[in-house]
Amino acid sequence: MIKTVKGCKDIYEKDIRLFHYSKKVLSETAEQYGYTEIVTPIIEYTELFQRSVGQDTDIVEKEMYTFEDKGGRSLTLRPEITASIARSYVEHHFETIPSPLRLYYIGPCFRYEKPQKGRYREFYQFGVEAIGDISPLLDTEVISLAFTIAKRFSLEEIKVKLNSIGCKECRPVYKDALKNALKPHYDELCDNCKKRFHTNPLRILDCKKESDELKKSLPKIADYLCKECKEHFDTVKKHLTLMDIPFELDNSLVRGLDYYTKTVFEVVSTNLGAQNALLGGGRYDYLIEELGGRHIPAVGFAMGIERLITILEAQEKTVEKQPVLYIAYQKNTLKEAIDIANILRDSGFIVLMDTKGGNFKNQLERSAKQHSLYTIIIGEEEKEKRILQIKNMETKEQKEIPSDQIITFLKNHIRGEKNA
RNA sequence: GUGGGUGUAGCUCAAUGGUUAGAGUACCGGACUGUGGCUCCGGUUGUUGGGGGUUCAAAUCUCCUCACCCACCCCA
Repeated sequence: MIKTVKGCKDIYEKDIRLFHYSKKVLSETAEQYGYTEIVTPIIEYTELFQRSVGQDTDIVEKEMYTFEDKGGRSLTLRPEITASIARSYVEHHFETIPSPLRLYYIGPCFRYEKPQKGRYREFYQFGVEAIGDISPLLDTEVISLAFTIAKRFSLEEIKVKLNSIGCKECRPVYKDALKNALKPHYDELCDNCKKRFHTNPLRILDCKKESDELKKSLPKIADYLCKECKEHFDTVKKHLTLMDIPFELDNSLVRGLDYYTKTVFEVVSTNLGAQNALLGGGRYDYLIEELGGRHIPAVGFAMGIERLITILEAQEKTVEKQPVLYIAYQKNTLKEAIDIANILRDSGFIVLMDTKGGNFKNQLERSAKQHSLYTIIIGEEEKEKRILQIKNMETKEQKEIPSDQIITFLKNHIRGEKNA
């Protein structure tokens, strides 16, 4: 038997209803904040991710689906989408559009990792990017958008974690201070962190293997932020408080992608197991420049749809099926039944035609198994009298309705429309 | 890449090393040619994940392998 590729899954039934519902809430919320959708290709030149996400990151080093096409180009299935947005911004000269440019996206991403709870090889990301403005108000707008989303899904047991990791001016100073503090303890570090010591010492801060004691003794980035970064961060915190958005400072929050600067944040949930980050993001003021554009600051976040759905399921959220009408008929009334079905479909109803025939008992039974709201019965008697039997499957009440009043009746009873 | 757990019918699960691997459920048909999820009767479904080994005999013991789940790592 041919199965789904490892780490990939089919989405159907309950899951696809939650998936559609999630997409709807996400895109509506983003649009209410003035963000418009952008769709970019799933495949990009490998170089894009090497230069944006960073050559030394785990994502680029070992998690990308990279292949050569028939023309010899090195292509990669996107492991995230921010890089594509930045590429698109530079390519189409979006700097000529009034700033900030507010965009949102939703689509599949791919990472070659060992699957586990909340972690798939193909997964959907929703995200927003606000580009072209250094104001801390844009940071808080993006965080507020994330927070609003969490509220609209009634997410419980979540919290916002916040930190600032400085800029090109102050981060190198902090890095040196960190390295100096770590040097005497180099031999105690785990193998991974020994490597990080040279490539990206900040990541040692969120390594779970190192002792809390050691971590506590290390210098804190907050004490090394330059004047600009410190003011920026203070304003972000002040505005979050004004906006009644609860947050928790976490000076070990450093993120795994190289392009982040200043503000970084995560929303985490206890329902997600070890993969507890529902969404993560931050400011990336040099990414556009790195990809050949002007110096354009930006901020955004990305969210895992499957993780969102995992939380919704843990909270026993379900999305009801749309009401279904079922049509039962007899041999001689097939044409009338098909006509009625099509008329109802043109009015926007979901209509199932019985396909197996037989007596009404069998057809009613099948109708019930489809969880239909009404069964519409058209037999020879009804055909002659130009009426339809409409049976409410919950109350078992049955009514005779003149054929030409069926739409009015259903609109009243299903959609609650008056005088329709 | 490193650990741990689990693999028996579409699904949920039984079966002391010993007949032809069962049950519930689902599905199909009938009782039942104008009124539903009930009931009754009947029926279909298995390389016991795969391969080797031990044994008179393996779903059961053993080894290898694969898949899934969980964790490390990383991240959404």
